[in-house]
Amino acid sequence: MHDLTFFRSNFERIAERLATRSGAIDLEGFRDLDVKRRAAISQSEQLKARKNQESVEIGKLKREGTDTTERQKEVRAIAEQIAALDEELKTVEQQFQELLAGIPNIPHESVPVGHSADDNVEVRRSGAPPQFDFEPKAHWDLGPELGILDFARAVKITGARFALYWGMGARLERALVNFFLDVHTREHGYTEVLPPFLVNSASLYGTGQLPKFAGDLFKCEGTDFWLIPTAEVPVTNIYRDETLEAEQLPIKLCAYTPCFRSEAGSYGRDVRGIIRQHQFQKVELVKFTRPEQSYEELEKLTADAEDILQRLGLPFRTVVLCTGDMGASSAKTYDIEVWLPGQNGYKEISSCSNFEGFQARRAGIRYKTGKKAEFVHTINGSGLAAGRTWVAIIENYQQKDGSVVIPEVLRPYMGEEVIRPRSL
RNA sequence: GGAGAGGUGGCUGAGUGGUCGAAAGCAGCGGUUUGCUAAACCGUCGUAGGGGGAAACUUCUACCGGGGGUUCGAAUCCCCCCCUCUCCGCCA
Repeated sequence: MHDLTFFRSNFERIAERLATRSGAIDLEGFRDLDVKRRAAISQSEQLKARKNQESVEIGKLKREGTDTTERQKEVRAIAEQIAALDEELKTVEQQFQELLAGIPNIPHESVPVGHSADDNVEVRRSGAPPQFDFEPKAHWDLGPELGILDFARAVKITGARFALYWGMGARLERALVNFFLDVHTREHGYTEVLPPFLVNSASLYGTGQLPKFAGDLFKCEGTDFWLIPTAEVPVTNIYRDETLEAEQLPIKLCAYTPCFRSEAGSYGRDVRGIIRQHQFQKVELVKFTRPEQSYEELEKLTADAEDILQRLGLPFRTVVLCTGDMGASSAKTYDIEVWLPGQNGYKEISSCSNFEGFQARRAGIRYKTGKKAEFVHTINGSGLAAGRTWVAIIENYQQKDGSVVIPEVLRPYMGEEVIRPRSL
């Protein structure tokens, strides 16, 4: 959500910058609606002022004992006029809000201009893809062979795009989550929180999933409870409608949660394995910062996520998304992509974004400097997605005999050095 | 889930149909005086939106948990919902 006043007064410049994003942005429509809306407000408010004035008069006259029947009739007529006007205004206002909410964030000046993922720019690379002296398998084969991943029964229990982890597979997921949380809380300075996994629609509106992306979410029937698509939602909303002290910032939080995504539009991609599931687990990093420190904190947050992959010895690269590939709320995004032998390519495992004040304005998260309250900048990214890290370990550390070697740093969490095949 | 009580400005807390955007106190901010880690006194002090103005500012509208309704007029009356507290039930 943009600041209306700023948006109006910098219309041309913003329009130019937004044109570098994908999708048509109806800026002219915005301008027309803005004019229409203001005219409607003005008209309605003038009538309201008259009505209020009349009502006060009637009160006075009544106390003096004068008959006010006629004047009451007049005011009632005004009230009816107002009701009709407000009905129109409501429609205009709604259109206006939808349009305003639909306008994406302004890309930071350091973001490369481009149309699609092909125009993203690689900024670093770590490690090299492993060389196998055998044909490496994908996790959807390895998992069942190792007896740690069961697709058939997950389908029976729930349906497609859910997974059942067994034995060392389940433990590996848990080990990863604990490892992530330990590193971030003990070494990177994040405070762990454990938020609700169900949120109300106000929270989803605050972080921008609603109203536009309701179709990507699961909702509990007959309630206003939604399953979270990412911990970003409950964690960012911790401070919704609050004013923080400047000295508190930056606030650095991390949270483990399962995530639930309907993702109706994504069918056809990543259909095999557990790359794209309706439920997955991850540890999320969230920061609330002052505006002047947000880009530095974005770099640090991205490095904190990369650090996990380095410790696990997984090859990855980091790309900065171009203007055409960024999410609507983001001003700058780094994607961290891990190497997956099963796909013979890099696959996104974390997306680290600076939203600047875009989310904070929607969610009403401010901070105080002296007397004035300003909006904070919000930053978040996965640190990391447990499911995809699981896949990366199974695929990158697979051996010729079908076993998987556990990376050193995970052994204390696993109590084993190797996962060996067993039947389910 | 059942019974009861309650939700008012940053906080505490008055206010049961008109002069209430809302008393009072505290905190905050500006100042005076005194002066040593403070007190007293005076003033000021909500948010959002529309109009006017270069700006300081000014004017109007809305907001007393949320949404409807009654009325010329609602913080105050009616209905629905949400939340908090106490007791009971049920459970992890």
